[in-house]
Amino acid sequence: MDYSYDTDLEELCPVCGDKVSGYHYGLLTCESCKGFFKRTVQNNKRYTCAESQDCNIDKTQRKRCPFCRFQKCLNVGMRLEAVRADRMRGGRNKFGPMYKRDRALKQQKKALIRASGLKMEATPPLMSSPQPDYSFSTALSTPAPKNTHPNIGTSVAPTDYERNLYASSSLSLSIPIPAHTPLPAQYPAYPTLASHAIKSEYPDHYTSSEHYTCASSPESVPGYTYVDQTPPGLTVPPLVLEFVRCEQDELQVQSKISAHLAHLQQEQNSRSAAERLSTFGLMCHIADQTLFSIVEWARSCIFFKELKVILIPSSLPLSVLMDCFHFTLLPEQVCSHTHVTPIHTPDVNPLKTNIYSVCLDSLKDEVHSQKKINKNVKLLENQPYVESMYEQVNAALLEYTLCAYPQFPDRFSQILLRFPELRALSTQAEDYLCYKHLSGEVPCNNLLIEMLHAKRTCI
DNA sequence: GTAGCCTTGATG
DNA sequence: CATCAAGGCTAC
Repeated sequence: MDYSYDTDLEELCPVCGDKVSGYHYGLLTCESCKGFFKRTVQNNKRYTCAESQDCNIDKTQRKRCPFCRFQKCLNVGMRLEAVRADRMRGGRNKFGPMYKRDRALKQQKKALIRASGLKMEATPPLMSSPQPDYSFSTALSTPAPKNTHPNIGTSVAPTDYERNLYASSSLSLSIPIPAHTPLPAQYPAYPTLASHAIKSEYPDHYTSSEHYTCASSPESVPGYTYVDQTPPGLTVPPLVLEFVRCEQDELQVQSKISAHLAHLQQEQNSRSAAERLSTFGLMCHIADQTLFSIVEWARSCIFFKELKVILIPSSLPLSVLMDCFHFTLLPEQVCSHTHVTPIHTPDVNPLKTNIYSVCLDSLKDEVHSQKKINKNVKLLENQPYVESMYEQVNAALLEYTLCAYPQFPDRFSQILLRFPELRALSTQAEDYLCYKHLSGEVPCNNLLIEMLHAKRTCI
């Protein structure tokens, strides 16, 4: 492993790539983008782009196009509401706890990687290497072909705008809904969302709404305990490190969830009463974003990179898992609107369980689905690879749980035991979605439905 | 207008 | 009292 973890972890401004000077307006940015964002919002500046509104923003070119720079600021998750209307100096705002949490997560990630870096020099990782050799190190050294766009089995694709705005927003609905039981017809979605929203610190120049929705209201994060230091003697399997590396930046994900909800709210407000989407329709939009997010994640995941075709139908349980994860981070007001109970698992590190569960389950499903699909479609070339990867992920999880939780020797099996429940949950969600689709309640061009259709025709 | 440095003040 | 993320100042 010749990764330079230090350089990988060194924070760069998500807008221009310059050196980060601290948390500013919602996330880690450089001093110049902080100043630029502040000037723009405070002075209500309006820019125009001389090109096609997709200028590259980097350290050397950031001055060229303020329009695209500001757009990028918003897209990466900088918060308008963190700019103060009264220009009051000093003090703290509502984002303080969010920054603290993000710092803790980053520190934990760093500690994990650093500790394993030291260990790996001394002891080579334990890896199964079946024939042919699809072991992790091989996968790492083989760059994925550029055209590994997932085959989503549908022509539905997000617009560039949507893709840019919500590329990694990961919010969907993990609803323990009894099959074929419709939600209450007039469940109030947005009016109450707005009532829970935090008040902007700045008057709204950029949206028509008076409030901003803060999906990640920092005060209401369920209590986890963070492990700031890696337990002594912990050997982190390289696979786990790779998953940690490809995890999306949590703060940015949260910011995008917030932006996505605000966007939906704005759209909803601008609709006439007749055109207004039902709660379920809104949920479908949010769920679509989760799917796109999963696709993005899969494309960056070492295993899926090697697969020419990614079976998105297998992402349904994945979606449920990701939602479980994200709803543990979301404030209660969002959960209450989606009939989801936040999951409180203070003894479980969400980062690790998320990584493991998602990877394992999706790979397991991949094996399962491919076995079925291979009856009809010739995808045999991937089969040994997928099975090998599945075994490796399993082995890594086992190794990790034994080292990280020696006091809970059955942790591995406990995690595996969760899968049937999750699968059952996703099946219920599928059935419910079908039912809603048949009763004409799913919005047009919904990716979830396209996916379900693809799944049911090929299996 | 930009961006580096300075001042401020709530928070723990 | 230290921290640090707000806004302010100012040379360029």
